[in-house]
Amino acid sequence: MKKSDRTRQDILDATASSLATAGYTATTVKSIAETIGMQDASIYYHFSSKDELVGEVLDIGTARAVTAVDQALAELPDDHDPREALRVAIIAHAEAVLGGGDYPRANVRTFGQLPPDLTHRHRQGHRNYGQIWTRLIDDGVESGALRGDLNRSVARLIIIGALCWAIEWFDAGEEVSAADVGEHVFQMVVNGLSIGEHESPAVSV
Amino acid sequence: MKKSDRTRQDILDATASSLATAGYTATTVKSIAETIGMQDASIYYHFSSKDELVGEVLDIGTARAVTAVDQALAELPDDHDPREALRVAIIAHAEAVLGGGDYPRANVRTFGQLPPDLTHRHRQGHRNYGQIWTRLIDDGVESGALRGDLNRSVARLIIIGALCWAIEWFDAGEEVSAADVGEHVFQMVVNGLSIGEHESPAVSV
DNA sequence: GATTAAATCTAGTACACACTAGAAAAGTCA
DNA sequence: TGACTTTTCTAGTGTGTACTAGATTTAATC
Repeated sequence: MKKSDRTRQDILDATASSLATAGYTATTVKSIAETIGMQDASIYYHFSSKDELVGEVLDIGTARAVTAVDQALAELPDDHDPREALRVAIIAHAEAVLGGGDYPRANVRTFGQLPPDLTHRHRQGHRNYGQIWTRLIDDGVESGALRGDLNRSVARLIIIGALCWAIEWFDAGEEVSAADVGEHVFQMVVNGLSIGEHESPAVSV
Repeated sequence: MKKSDRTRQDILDATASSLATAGYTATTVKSIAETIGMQDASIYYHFSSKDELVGEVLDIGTARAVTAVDQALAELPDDHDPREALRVAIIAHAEAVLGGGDYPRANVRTFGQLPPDLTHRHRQGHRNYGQIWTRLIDDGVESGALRGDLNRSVARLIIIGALCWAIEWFDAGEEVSAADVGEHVFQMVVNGLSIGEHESPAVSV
């Protein structure tokens, strides 16, 4: 029973890595098997189909991203500024998707490439994740810290979109870190690029 | 010779439409042929390979997006505010990619799904497109209208990313228009969500 | 209307893919 | 060691894909 669990984990890891870098189509059962030194048919002893395997990887990715953001928010003091909550969440998301492991990256990377069944399966997970952000924005607007003249749903999708798209250009080897990207997104969407009364421009890359 | 040109155009249109909605993998030569009532083999009289066909569609998409933004900028008065230039460019991009035809949408939709050859082929086109935005941001910073404490390259990629990701959630049938999305992106990344001295919140969706 | 050229079709090839069946090997424990 | 279970392998199937070769039809030209 131990052997099986370890192999299963190896398969999941190899799949997550391949999905994160090569995408859904280029991630073949054969290539996964080769990565861990097995025959492709052996995969089917542990998973009944490619899509069941991929689905499990994506579930893990969603769960890790949610956990990362939740945990970052939980560490805030009780009387925190709503803007600070948004900042912490944005940076946590950036670190999870850009700097974190393969699982959250696989999730974002394969978005829009999945077959209908898998797309539908994960729509609920994404909705739950979206609600975290909806709440953050609502809190900000209702406390008077954020503007209320913009469509909150659109604002939320723009923030998440800016972060998700970053995996297309982010290069972990460069001098800009995942947290830097998050800080930039926060500075832009909350404080704005326009010259104004910005207290402390925290980033200097 | 006329017949060939028309058929060729039909093939390109059908390919752009399929790429924009179904992505690269689901866009098969057979499905393209069926859309225009031909046999799949007949496609090869007009194009030597699937990827040459797809490449041409993506070239057209890039060209149209560039033209849309260039044209919008050209219509600005000579003494325009750099922020206004950014606003006009963002909205033009949003309308081209979200509300425009299938070609620019195909370009964004298939980003990250393409085989290496095609990815490399279009990297140059994207670089050229990026330079438009680099110049807009540089103008803003150097004229003192925009903050200079952020990494300009990262800022540019965040703006483009927010816009590109919008095709994943934007629904033309809803009440939020493509221009509305552009206006939201502008309001957020330039003026910021934070409560401040915002002259005229232009959007009310 | 005959001749040539352009355009499309029919019928196939080769290959990669997900997946299956049953044999073989590896591991477990008396 | 021997009986049993778990895990992996060998050897395939069927399907969908891009693409090719050559016949056939459609259109243009004299």
